[in-house]
Amino acid sequence: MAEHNPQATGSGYDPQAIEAKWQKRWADARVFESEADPSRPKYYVLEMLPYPSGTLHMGHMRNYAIGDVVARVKRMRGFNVLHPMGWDAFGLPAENAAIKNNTHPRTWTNSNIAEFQKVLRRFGFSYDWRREISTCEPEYYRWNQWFFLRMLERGLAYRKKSRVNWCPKCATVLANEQVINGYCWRHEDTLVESREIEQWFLKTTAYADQLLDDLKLLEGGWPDRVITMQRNWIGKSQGAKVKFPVADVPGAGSIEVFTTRIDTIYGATSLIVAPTHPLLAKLLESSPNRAEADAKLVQMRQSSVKTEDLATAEKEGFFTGRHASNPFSGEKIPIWVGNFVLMEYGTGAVMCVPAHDQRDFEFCRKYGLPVRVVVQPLEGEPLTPDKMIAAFDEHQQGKLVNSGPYNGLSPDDAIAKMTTVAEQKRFGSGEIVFRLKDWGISRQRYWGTPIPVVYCPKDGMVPVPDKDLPILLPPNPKLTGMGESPLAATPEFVNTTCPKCGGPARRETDTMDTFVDSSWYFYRYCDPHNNQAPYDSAKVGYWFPIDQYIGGITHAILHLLYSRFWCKVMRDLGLITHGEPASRLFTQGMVLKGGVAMSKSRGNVVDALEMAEKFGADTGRLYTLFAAPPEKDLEWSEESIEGSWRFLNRVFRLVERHAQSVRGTNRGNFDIAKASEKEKTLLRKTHQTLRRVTQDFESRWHFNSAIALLMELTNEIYAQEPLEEGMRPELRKEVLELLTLMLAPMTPHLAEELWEMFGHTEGLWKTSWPAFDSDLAREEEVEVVVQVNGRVRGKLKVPAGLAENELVTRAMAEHFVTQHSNGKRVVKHFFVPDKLLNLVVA
RNA sequence: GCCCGGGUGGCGGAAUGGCAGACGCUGAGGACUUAAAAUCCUCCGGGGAUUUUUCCUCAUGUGGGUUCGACUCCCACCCCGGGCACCA
Repeated sequence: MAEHNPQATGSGYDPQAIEAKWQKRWADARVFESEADPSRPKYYVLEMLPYPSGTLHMGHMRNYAIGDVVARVKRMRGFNVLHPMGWDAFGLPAENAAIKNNTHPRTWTNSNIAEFQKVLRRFGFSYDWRREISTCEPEYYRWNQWFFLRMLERGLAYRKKSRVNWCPKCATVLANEQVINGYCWRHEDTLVESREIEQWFLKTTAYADQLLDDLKLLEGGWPDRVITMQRNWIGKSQGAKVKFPVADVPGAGSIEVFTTRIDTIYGATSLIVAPTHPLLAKLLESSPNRAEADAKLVQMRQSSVKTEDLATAEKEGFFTGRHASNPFSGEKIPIWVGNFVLMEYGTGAVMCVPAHDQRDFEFCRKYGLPVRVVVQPLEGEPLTPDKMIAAFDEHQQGKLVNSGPYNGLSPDDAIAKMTTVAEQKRFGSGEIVFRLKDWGISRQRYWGTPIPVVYCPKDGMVPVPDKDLPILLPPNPKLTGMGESPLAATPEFVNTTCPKCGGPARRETDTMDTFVDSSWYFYRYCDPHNNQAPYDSAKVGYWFPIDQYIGGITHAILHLLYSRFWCKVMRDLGLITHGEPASRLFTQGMVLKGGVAMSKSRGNVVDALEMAEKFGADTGRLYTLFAAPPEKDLEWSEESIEGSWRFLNRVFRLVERHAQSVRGTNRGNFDIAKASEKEKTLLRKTHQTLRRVTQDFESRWHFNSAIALLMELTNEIYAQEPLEEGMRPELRKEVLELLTLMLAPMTPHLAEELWEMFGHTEGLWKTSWPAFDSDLAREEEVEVVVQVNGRVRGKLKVPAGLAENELVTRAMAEHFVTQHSNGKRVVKHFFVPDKLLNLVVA
């Protein structure tokens, strides 16, 4: 089809007119506005708020179409539904666009918001627009500042000099979660550098245990893979920290290692520290290997910047010339530097047990260090130093050898006993180590929330008092995109007075990571215009937790971890009582074109507004729901969308043809006993469809198969045309109205229009989801599949509910059975009522 | 390397241990039309037999297994996608 022309379908279906008409009516009747009402059951359904950039494409649209189906179904089922929308409006693209076009980030952002809003309204999504929020507005970000101050009071926000991830293109710091394989999450081609800067952190690690433990509460409600990803990210390891005194440098103290296998400590044949270990300078001072060591260190530190191939990199190391003593055995073992030991994890030093760890083994083999077996399996061949072991998972079945007083113990017993001994003798302790690190939130950019502290020469760092919030962004910043925060170059912002002493002071010039904005935005929807508090706890108490959260898998860690953290902090502040923000999470698939996700930079976006103009919003919605199950990726096809368009036209023509003749009758007012064959056929099909569509909407979210069922029903109605012959108007109405109601959550505008055509003066939005009638859905005659030895050999039309033995008798008389049983006897049979009979012959 | 997903016609996909390929797209043929569009009808996994009609057979990544019966459950392997990754 070269050029699409809606008028050419020969039907009166005009989506542009219909959709505008109903959008206005919904708005006038305030259909989607809802208020907290404890007398009614609530349902909070939410799609992740978009970053308003570029065009709103069909990828966005699919996300919102899914949420809108859920919102509309729940409304039809009597829930008080909260379904809001807003804008994740701070962020770098706005600032970069402003620099490029010499405008203000606000200008760019607000015009994008206006565009996005126009498109979302064009699609008729059932949002309560009164609750719209934009995170770049002071009414919103003042509460980011407020929360920050509360965290500061509790020691959950702190400042420290630290080595950070720095993206040269963003010209700012990135959180660990924003570094993907050593590259910036926004610039896939840009390696992240390492810099040392004073930074603000939020203490996510204070909640590491809760963030991990509470994942259990989400099981069943959140996708397993998201839970797994978070669990891995938090990365809890139970083990012990053990101090190895440095033997040959007086005053050097000891080196602490972290291990999960303290039971193998007698097998440690060396101690390996990270190239950036703080004690290294002291060890190498006056070391015989000094010059050689320094050269290697420089080399090692340089190459360790490239984290992307760390995992596959060759193990490198060198001997420091120093030794440490094993606190259990007193044995002197050499101290090495190894490139595979990470300063960021554990203590930055490991004991090297080559017999029971793959990495240690590789390292020792390369450098000729000895291998000593200290755990032997209970059964089978004993291990020898020549044989690679690393039998980590089997340590439960082993017993200790070469381990002094601990010989013969099981590894588990040894871990318990040795940890106790280490604690008693004060050279070690049982420890839990997390991979999760604190959340670095400082960003050296303009378009974000100013961090509300000032620095006073006299009083040091002073928090801004609540009454002075919000700290507003200066209206006319100098944006360069380079170096220091633009706020630092804005004197009217920087120069202030100390809240404590009144003397001159400087403001903090960093802004907050935009993930702060999205960490609690869904609470603000409950009470979006509150200027006394972030929100009213009673309102949040009614709506929360979110019943259904919907968004992309890309946020499995970043946003979804931060917002879980924020929720727990707010609970500890006494603002809320729940511990998890969303009880159910759905991660929808992406919309692809040419096999890759739509994005402006790739130039493969399908503009949602263009689709609406071409086919109408309802066709666009229907297609994204029909083309694939919602959790799977969907390859966009311009050809396939025509099928959805054709289907809606078929439905429209059908109702157009019959609406007039069924007006004035009441659906449901009929006597099925007196029904004709045609009536029974269609009523049965309709109620069977209703039963399955209801299931698909309620539990399985198989919108694609629900639509297929509605297509089948429509095809069946067409097959029974002309309906007027042998079908009473009230039954025609029943069939057509149920079809309309089932379509309503997905193609709401068309459904309203059809509803009106039936003669209803009240909007469909006031109608409940229909209940299916199991009596009507029941078949009178069924087709039973007959198998012989598990192979289909024929079918029998029999009355529904026919008794098992009767069916067997009938089947055995059939030619197709005798032919395939070859005179053998039926020794057994299996029967599924009204469905299947399997005769086993032998 | 480890952990999740997934693999079904030309394509998107359906089938919650019971007829594999629903529904849609594409394609082919036909009806209507001066013509086109739209609409409507028929056909559309492979092989074979019968060439009206129907029947047989193979087929859901590969190989095994459980079962009366497996796309579905179990084991092993291959491939694709995603996540994590010298995490001590």
